[in-house]
Amino acid sequence: MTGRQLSEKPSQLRSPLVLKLRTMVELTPGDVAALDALGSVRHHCAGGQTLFEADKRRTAAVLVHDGWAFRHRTLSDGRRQVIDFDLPGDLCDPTVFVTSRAGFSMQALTALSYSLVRAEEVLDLMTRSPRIGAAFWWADAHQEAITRAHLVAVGRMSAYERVAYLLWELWTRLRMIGLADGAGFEFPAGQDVIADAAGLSYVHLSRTLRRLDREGLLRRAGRNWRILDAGRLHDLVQITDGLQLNPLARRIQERLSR
Amino acid sequence: MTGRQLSEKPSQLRSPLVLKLRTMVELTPGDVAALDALGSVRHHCAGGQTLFEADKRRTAAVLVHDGWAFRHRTLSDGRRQVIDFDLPGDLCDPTVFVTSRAGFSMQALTALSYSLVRAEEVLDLMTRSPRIGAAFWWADAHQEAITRAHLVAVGRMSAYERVAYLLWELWTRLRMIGLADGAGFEFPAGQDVIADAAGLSYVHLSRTLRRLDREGLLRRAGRNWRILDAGRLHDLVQITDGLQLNPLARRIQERLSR
DNA sequence: CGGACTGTTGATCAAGGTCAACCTCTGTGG
DNA sequence: CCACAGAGGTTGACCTTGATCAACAGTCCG
Repeated sequence: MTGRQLSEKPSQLRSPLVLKLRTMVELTPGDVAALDALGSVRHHCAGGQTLFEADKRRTAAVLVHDGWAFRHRTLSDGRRQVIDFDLPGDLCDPTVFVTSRAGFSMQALTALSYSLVRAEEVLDLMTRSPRIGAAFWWADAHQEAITRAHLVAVGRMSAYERVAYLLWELWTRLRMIGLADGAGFEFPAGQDVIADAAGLSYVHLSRTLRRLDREGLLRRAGRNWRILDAGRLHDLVQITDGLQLNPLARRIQERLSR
Repeated sequence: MTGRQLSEKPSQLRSPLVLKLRTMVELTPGDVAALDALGSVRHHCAGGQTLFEADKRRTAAVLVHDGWAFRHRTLSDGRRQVIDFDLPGDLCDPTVFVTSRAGFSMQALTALSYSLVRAEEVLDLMTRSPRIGAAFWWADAHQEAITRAHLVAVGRMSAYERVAYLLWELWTRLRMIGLADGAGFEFPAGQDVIADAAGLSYVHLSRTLRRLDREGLLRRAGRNWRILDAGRLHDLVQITDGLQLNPLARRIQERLSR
């Protein structure tokens, strides 16, 4: 599971989007070329930069190539909920193709390399290849599953479980794109951002992290996080299924190829 | 905004799904016929019935024609988070078309009339008409926006604001499908279910509702809820944008019709 | 009239928030 | 090389929100 796709063709540089979509649907060379074209114009920005803001009109989605970003919603009095973190290969947010305004803001966490993808480009692709259409829909569904699990964690789990859940989620997603191994991962967010993702104050987040450390589940050193006891962490987290990538059934793939 | 589509063709019975998708994309008679066919076989079940369970394999989504349902995730010790309520016209959950297991359970709240829609049917439709594909994607995006807003409410709002948000959301959605007017709506859920949606205990939910009543925002009598002060309620809620239906831009619709 | 179900209220308790001090780093300029 | 500043993280003391436990009230049945 860990970075299998990366080692598949080590000599050939593939965009993280292709790597990701390929985990669920067989892509033809033509599909791959079309997807590569989506990311041909690369933009860069510094960490902390805002990529777009909630309620503003938008016509393009952001395709992340390299670096971290996060999406959040901030209330008028400053309370902020981080909706999720965006990793290389994530298309944020595809819903721009079907709605005209963002429901949230997006901000770079680290220096970022990204492309802007216009709605027309993706809808043209969909028209030409329903297989690519399904792949995008699938990516969107995966995103939705993550948000749903996040809602359950924030709504019904204790601070301890919730933080464990959040880190488990990131670890799993990073392993899927080959950016983490079984030992741990790099996570370049400050505790204020993590707290806003968990729906906690940063003070209580700090205490919770110390407790996870004290009890031997995970350890943080700077931006490096290591998983000390994956088994107990998994038990704590409970909902891990929504994070799995399920390839499209062959039956359906064949139908889409006709 | 209130039930405009319903009064448009009062003599002709249209499925709630068609009414809903039509608000965002111009549907041809052929599209409408194809969508009607999706709901041709009707099933019925009693309130309280479980329609499907989390982690179980599924190949069909549930299209609600009449009645209420809700989707939830229950942890091993019984803590339950209601993810959202399903109303007539909702396709729950379309992600079954792209993932093989449900990430949550679905349960009827009232007696329910519904159809089962297999993945193949919708993917065939998508292949034949990218316009219908976009419409489904859009419906999914709308669902996602609701879940995101729910996450913000549960993560960062007080109990008072959160309950106000939840009721505002339902009121808005019901008005969109012509099942509520400016005065209020029918909501057939007990306080235990509402509490699990808000991420509160039912005791605290009861207190919160009494306070909303005492302060003149809304009043409940049995299953009938009336909005007493929509303005103040709206101020309290803050995030209302994610709930709006944005029709697909004409530009994009034209491209999809070719 | 009794029982089940749903909602309300009061009393008490715990999880987590808030405020404030302090502690490391790390980078910077004298 | 040291002094200092600033950012990010940690800890303690105290307070608030909402959970828990328990009793009771209304309603809808039989």
